[in-house]
Amino acid sequence: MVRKTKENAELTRQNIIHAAREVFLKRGVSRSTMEHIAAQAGVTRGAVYWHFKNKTELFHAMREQVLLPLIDRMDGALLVAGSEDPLTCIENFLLGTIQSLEESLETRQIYEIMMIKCEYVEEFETVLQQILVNCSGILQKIQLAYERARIKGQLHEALEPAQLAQDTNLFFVGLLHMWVKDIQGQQFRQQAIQLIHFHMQLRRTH
Amino acid sequence: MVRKTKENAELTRQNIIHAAREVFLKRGVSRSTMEHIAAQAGVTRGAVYWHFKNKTELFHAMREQVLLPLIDRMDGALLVAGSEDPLTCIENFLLGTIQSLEESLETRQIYEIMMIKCEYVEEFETVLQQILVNCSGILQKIQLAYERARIKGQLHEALEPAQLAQDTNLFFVGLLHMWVKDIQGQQFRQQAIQLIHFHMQLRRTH
DNA sequence: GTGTTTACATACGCTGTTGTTTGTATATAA
DNA sequence: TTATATACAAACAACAGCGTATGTAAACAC
Repeated sequence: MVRKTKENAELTRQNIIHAAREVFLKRGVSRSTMEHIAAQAGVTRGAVYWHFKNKTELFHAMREQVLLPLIDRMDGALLVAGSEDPLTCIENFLLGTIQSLEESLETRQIYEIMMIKCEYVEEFETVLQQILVNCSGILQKIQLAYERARIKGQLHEALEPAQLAQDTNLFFVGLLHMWVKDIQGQQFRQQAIQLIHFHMQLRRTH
Repeated sequence: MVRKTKENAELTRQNIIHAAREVFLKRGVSRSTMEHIAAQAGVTRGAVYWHFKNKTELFHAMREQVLLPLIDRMDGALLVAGSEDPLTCIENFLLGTIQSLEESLETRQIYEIMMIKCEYVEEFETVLQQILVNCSGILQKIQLAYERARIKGQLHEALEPAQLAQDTNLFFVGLLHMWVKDIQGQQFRQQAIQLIHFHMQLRRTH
């Protein structure tokens, strides 16, 4: 069984990406070898090198497959569109991110790999830059939402949208990190939704 | 020049630890070889293997040297002792951590290594556990401070100390991560103090 | 149906890295 | 003063992992 049809080839390509995710998660990115990944995918290194130039390219393929759609989701519906209640908009955005982590094993694994199973040096420094850019994009959109909220009088009087956005952004970064790192204990994972609600409630006029 | 006196030996031991920090920072932990570290320290691998069993042990030595004193500082003065204003106590604790990052190159470098230049797999998973334990210790102390603040009437009425502490803790985690990751831009680093003040101001009765 | 390309498996050579072993000059203890 | 332990340097053996080259059978184009 050697030459496969195009669809079959695409299937093994996907298998290799999935295998890479599993292996990266288990052994960390730099300790994962092409042999490990190939074995996990049930192929030989030949197949892996046919589809991907090297481990770095495979890493990027893995990352983009799940993360790019996720970023689109962030940018789209929840923040920009909301003509309704802007604060609820932000809250839904935060909840939605947690929800997508809870729903999708793949997303969870990739977040874990990106956060605690990857060293951001040399070729991977660009990835870190991308993360930062994405992060400041989120920050700006949160700020816009807070500005709309202020106009609508939903905020405590003298609170600056810029500062609020920064505070929420840091809360968000911290939440994601703790959520991912809290693997066995699962204390944070259960509380996450509560914490988001409390964080937003701090900002609301009552 | 072979056999050194005891003091000289201790000196080369320290040199090796410092060298390891530099190399870890530049190449990431797993891509750093004993040869790299030895060269950076101006010795041969023989010396490194004399002082440390392997790279893992060297990593722990590096980490403990700067981080353990820092943890002591956290646990001590700022949170427990404060019989004065508990909220200012928390604020000072947050400010103090940022300050120790700004003051000490070594601390900065180790934080960067721990956050984005290290893969927490196999032998290193225990390190992650330690970080989490330390983190929940901080959380508890923040909560105690908030409880004291509530008794003194410093807080907005119905705010639960437990929730406030979680929110501040996540803010803190996020702040540290962004501070460390924001290497060139330095947007966050300049704002950090402001952001801490704003975060605490959100909680204060006015 | 034949030629060419595809999608891999297999085999090879090379380099990098590790842990250990051996050598050695000197500090230190007796 | 001599013996021994120390603090390394230098050499060695072994393997792991990478990239590439080669083989090959089946898919696809014509």
